[in-house]
Amino acid sequence: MPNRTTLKDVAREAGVHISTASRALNPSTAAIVNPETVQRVTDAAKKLGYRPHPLARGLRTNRTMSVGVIIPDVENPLFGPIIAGIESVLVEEGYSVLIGNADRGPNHADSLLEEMLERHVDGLILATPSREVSAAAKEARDTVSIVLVNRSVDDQSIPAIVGDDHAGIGLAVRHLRELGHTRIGHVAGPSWVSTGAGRRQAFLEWMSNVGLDSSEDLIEEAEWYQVEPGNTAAINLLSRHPDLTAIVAANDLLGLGCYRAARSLGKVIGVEISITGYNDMPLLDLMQPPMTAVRVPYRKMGADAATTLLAMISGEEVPGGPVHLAPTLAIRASTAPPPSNQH
Amino acid sequence: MPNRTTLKDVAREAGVHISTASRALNPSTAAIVNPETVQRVTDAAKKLGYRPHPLARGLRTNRTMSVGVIIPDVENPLFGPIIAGIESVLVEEGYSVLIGNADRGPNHADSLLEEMLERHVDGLILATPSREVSAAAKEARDTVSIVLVNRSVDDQSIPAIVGDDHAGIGLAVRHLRELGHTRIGHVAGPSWVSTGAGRRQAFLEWMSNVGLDSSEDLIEEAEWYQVEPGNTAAINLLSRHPDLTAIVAANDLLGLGCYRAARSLGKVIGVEISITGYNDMPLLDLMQPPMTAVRVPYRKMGADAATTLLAMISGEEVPGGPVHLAPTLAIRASTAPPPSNQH
DNA sequence: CAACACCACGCAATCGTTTGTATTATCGAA
DNA sequence: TTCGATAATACAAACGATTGCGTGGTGTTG
Repeated sequence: MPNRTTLKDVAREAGVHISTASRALNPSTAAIVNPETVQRVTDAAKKLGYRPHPLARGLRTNRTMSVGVIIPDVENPLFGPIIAGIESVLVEEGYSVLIGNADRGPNHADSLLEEMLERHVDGLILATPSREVSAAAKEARDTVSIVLVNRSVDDQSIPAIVGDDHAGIGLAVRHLRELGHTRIGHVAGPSWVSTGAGRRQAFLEWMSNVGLDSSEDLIEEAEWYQVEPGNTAAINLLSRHPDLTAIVAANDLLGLGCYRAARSLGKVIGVEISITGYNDMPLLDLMQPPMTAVRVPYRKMGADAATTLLAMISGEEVPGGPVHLAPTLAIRASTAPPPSNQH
Repeated sequence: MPNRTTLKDVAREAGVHISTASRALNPSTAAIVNPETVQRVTDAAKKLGYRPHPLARGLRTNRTMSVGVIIPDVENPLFGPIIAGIESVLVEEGYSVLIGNADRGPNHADSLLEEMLERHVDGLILATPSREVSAAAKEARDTVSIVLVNRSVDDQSIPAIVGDDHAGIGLAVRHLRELGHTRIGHVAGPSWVSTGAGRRQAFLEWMSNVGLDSSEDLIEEAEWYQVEPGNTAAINLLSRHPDLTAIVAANDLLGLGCYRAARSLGKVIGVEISITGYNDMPLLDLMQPPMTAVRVPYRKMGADAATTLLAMISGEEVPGGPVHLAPTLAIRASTAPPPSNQH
């Protein structure tokens, strides 16, 4: 079994007191003790296969070397890369990742947060979607470091790592504009979700930026980020504006809903109508036709959140508010120049 | 900040010694102490908002109320439901879930395992793919309880929760047989992965079960569970047997590879050739055509793994070896009766 | 040669629990 | 009344590490 050898054993083996052994093994205090003894202790530790007991250490130092990560829905493939990014940097620094899946209602996230605080995590990374920070999180903030990922919060005091939705929508709109589209619509996400509201706003701004008509009328809001709501929203939009040659969807699934709507209206995607997605989730390149989509660097997003969290934990002053990560555009077959002959 | 009130505070508030407070709060020892004092202590604890310090408790009891979960690739959407299932039952019992992502080579899983052992997790759930149990895991086995999920191991001594691949392949083969197919091929996964070998074997058995030619020649092994290897394997298979009317893929991604191969050969999927996937990953129903696939109950798989792990932790005798979960078949448009006119 | 600085190390308290054992009080029975 | 049993609680030692402080020894300096 592991970890049966304690610091006391190492001390005995090296012929020193347990406290000297502790200091010798701890890099920050090793300078106090004679280099020769440090060597002896280190050798003894290696020989006995000593590993410090994290609980005992944590009890004394009030640090558990663990951080909690709360995800709104682990089954959503979007969060895989985020988790991977977080995990990769934290494990490297010796931290463990506690995961919480807040898929049982809005207050579930708070109870998970409470439990993680009880466990004395050294930090928290929250990916829960709501735009306002909960009371529990507020209370937690003066206890542990908190970083948000993939969502910002109206209260700009908490550091957040988010995708740059404004730039992302810009990539899509400019791409379509450069292809020659002039009549572009937007299927928006629900406006109570931060991404829904933000991308909608960005769409309007970019439309006028590229010199096109920027009207609320070109936007139809889907009830939820799913295929079917996207479908109905797109049908509404296209019945209002049958002359649209392109749709910017606020989300990949909404984009797939647009696919369905276009098909049901007899339009050939990537020829008669262009559609862009957002997020570039896995398998999107395997759709028919493969979907052009704004790609958000989710893995990097997780990794950056973890590194800023580590900075906060080690006492550095970290500016609050969102940090925007630049998206890219994965251009595929769902976008093409508009039909040349306009009737 | 939370948890600032310690047991000592509660004891003082209730006017008893700290040890009596401890016993009063602990259900298994509460019988020893006067019911009236139990009440007093409980009230005091509630009033002060007392929460036991998990580290101190764990240090004394050698239980951390945490379990480690090692996943081969968190970014694979397959593992989302498994994690969700695990988390849902463990959190309910007061356990925390430590997640490890073993995406940096084969020995990475072992180092994660080591670290989790150092953290004194009470149990481990492993989803790493290899068919043999590593030395590290073997050594770990007499320290903590271990359950495997989504993979079995040649050494049948460790409990494992897996999908019933034999039944699943049976669903696919019988479905195709009932549609009228007689010339069915198999694109297999790598044989060093347990699922690859198992599904391949199951395919052969079911082929003869339904009275069809069961030959190794009808199988082509893909190098890895990805689209492109599936594509090349399918091309090889179809060039060897141009008369095949159906392919059973060992995996959804391999199935999508078959899609690609069929298209490049000019065959219409769901008409001239039928293709089945395996796993039924998200978005598979949105492919063109939507793919018929064997659906594995991954969330239940995770939940069952967690419950058997809890049983082992609480000292129950759990039989080793795999427990098979029954799959279902999601029938979609990629399968249809074979072309009636055979030339 | 004395005084002092300082380096290396040991001592012991501490983190917050749990738990074996000792102590006190209470009661019934002889 | 006295003794033993029993119940209820207090005492104290762990669990394994960290860390302020005290102390012995060595070297330097006036």
